[in-house]
Amino acid sequence: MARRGAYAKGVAKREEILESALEVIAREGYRGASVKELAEAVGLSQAGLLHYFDSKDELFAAILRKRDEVDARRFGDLDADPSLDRIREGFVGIVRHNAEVPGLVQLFSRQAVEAGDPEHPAHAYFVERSAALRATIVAAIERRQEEGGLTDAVDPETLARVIQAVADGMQLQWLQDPGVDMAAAVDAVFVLLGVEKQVGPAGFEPTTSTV
Amino acid sequence: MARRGAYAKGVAKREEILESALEVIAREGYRGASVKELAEAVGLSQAGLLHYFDSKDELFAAILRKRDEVDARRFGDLDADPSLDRIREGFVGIVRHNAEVPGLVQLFSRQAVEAGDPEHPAHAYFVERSAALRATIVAAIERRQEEGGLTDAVDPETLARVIQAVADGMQLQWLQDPGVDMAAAVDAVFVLLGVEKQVGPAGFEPTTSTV
DNA sequence: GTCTATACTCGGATAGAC
DNA sequence: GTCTATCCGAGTATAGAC
Repeated sequence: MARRGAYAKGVAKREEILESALEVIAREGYRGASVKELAEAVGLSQAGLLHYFDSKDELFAAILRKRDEVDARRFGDLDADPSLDRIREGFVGIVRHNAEVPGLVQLFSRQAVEAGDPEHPAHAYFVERSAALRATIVAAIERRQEEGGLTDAVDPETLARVIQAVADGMQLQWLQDPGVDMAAAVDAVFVLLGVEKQVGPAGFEPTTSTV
Repeated sequence: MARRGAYAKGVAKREEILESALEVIAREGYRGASVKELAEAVGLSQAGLLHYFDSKDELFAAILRKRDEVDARRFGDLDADPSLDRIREGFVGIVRHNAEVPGLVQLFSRQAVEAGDPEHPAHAYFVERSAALRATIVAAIERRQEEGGLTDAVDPETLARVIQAVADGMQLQWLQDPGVDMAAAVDAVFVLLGVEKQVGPAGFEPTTSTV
């Protein structure tokens, strides 16, 4: 990386745009979030911003990737310790945090629907993200099953999909009624799985409760 | 109902429009489904169609209600026998059927996101539908819990939300990859709950099948 | 009551000047 | 690299024919 000056500047500007967009959407909600609005937030015209991204959809796909990058920094990488306890912690933590940024939840869900078309610029993002997450969960489930602490009535792959589905599905419910506790529902799945709260090596506090 | 001729005709036209729209979307996918396209499918101009609905969003909300009506006729009303077994049957059946009508799944999911705004014409639809479905599931869960056949580690309300979330969340996964088995994942939740497949008193056949 | 035609708005895309 | 100008498609609103 870090090539010529002009190129590096372009990359930096891109990052600046993405960070600004993330902030605007998180703060003011997705509400129409037009390219024009996002452009003005960084002091550019609509056409000026689109100089850095091929289209509106490309822009939003990049925003989602950026968000994952930021979240990973904030919540740590789940792959580090692929135990179900760790995944439970991570999942519930992220979900709880999402309740603070409605605009991003809306953006994510909306794009998830639109990106169903394989031609959509964000399609690869969702497929890859989903597969990576699922692989992590599957690994943790298999480990736990070997230890004998988890039912094998359902295969790990399906179980992982169920966990992902609950997280995504609760977002839809929450968009309708921000009063519902997404985190509690996600946590409940782990309770059903018999993943008991354990004081891990690091001594986690209870993540659920409240509300 | 059935007032004056002219009025009745308007109602009939509405129904005709909705049935046509449902068919077009189920068959050709949601893909942009503009008011214009739907209008032409019933031999109307765009403005002609919007004479029967206040706006595009009102139209789509009506389409979703119509769809529920059709599904209820086809799969029976879940409230009739509010047992978990029955709910399992009904849920899995509908989900399996949904895999045949991608356009409707896309329409539903998309509207679910957009209707987060309380001002959105479909907001009430989603809130009411969700609450009604949840009430049915909660009743069945409570009944089963009293019979002692179900964990009470998670409260019924949350459990019901989890079941709904899995169904909705699996749709999002399926939109990305139509190869995934939505029905299997939904069914898995009931397996986790220990709801064994039983031949109910009435001896239900799999409502699913045929597809 | 029901429709056609038309016109207005807005967001996104694109060409070309600087 | 960034702008202005322009175009296009979709949704909405309305005038008025039938």
